[in-house]
Amino acid sequence: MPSATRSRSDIKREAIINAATQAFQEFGVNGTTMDKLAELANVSKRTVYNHFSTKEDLVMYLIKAQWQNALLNVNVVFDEGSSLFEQLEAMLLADIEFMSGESHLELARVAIGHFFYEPEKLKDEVQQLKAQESSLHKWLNSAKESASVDFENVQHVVDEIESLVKGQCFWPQLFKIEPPLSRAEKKRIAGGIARLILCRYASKAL
Amino acid sequence: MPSATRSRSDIKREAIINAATQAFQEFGVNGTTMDKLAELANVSKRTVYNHFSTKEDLVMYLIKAQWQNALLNVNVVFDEGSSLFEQLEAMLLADIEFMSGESHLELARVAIGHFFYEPEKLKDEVQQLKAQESSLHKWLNSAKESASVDFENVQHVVDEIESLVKGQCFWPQLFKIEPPLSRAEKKRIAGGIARLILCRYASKAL
DNA sequence: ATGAAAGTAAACTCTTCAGTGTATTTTAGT
DNA sequence: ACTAAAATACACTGAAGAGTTTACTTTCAT
Repeated sequence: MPSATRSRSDIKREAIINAATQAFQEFGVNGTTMDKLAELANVSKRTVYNHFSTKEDLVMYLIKAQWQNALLNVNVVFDEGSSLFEQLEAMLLADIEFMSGESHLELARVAIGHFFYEPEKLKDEVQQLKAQESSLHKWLNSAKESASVDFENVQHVVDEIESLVKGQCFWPQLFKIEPPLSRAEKKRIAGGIARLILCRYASKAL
Repeated sequence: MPSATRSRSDIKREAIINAATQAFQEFGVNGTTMDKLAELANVSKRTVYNHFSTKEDLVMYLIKAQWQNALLNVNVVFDEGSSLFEQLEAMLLADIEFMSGESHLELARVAIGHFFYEPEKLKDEVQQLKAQESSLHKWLNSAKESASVDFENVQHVVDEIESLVKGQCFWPQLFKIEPPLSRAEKKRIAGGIARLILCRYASKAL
């Protein structure tokens, strides 16, 4: 980022975006007035409107921008060499790291808060997150082809795994019902899920 | 319900409650004005305010009332006689039936929509749902005592089970991302979870 | 140094909505 | 029929908040 080329306009814009990101997370979109936002950004209200012509524009911009940021993602491949357990555990840990990361949680909060009563739009946005799942998909299929695991329907296994991850690392944190996870808890959960899944689906006992 | 003893006032009150329940689910609390609500209930706005002195009162009344209704609940006990799998599957099915029931989903939608940016209050409300989990708790502990299953930490097992249930039978339906579950799907999911859990924790193979 | 692009302050419009006041009518028990 | 409780219609208040207007100032590239 060539900070030398950042005009005053760019600086103001960034201040708006930062303030909006924080405020929307903390108070929600409806709980953040444009006046408050301008004040938080140390910018005049008019300037906010010069950059984003409506509040809705600003909200959508933030959501899209954060998706982009979130979707630079891992793509693991099945490796006959190393142990099933280690591979699965590592993938799960990466998934957990992503799902329970503050930036992902914040994004999810804004998106869910904004789309809660517009399930159609929410549905569209959620499709984009499925990228994460497809790498699990591929790995499970490869593992099945090499006869390391066995199951009838990949999608069901993926659903089970994603439920286990989200139920312990996403939903409770999203609603701030549980505190952020420590590194150790994440590892315990990843290991627990890997064992659970492999006990059930691995061809040979662990 | 002795309909003979229902005064006009009671009828109006009920109409308000029904309309509010529906409208809050469909449009959210913020998306439902008191004028709209009065119209939907075929009642004057003033009458709404005669029964509930503020909008907040009405919202809280509905949420509490629905909790009451939801909490008439099963309490299974561990039975050395019948098979572990059958017992667990039956409990899970009951849990799923409850979690994915329309009335529970609707309640959850209103509560989450209302408390989304007030995590403290949400936390309090959510405690009440834990009653459901404690029967699982008890069952697992009894099963452990009789040496049928083994695990280190009950809470972790309960978390895993609840994640599996909610991830497949609650969250997707809550956000209307997935359609309601058929009876057959519920059974498949209950069976799937029971197998997964017992493969991992049962002392003897299934 | 100058002028165009951007920012600023503050008052203003317009709409929405929670909640009230009031005068009138409906209902049901006696 | 009489009365009291409840419902109604509807006009009103007051607050909040999105977006605009205007007159003025700052910044910075040439």
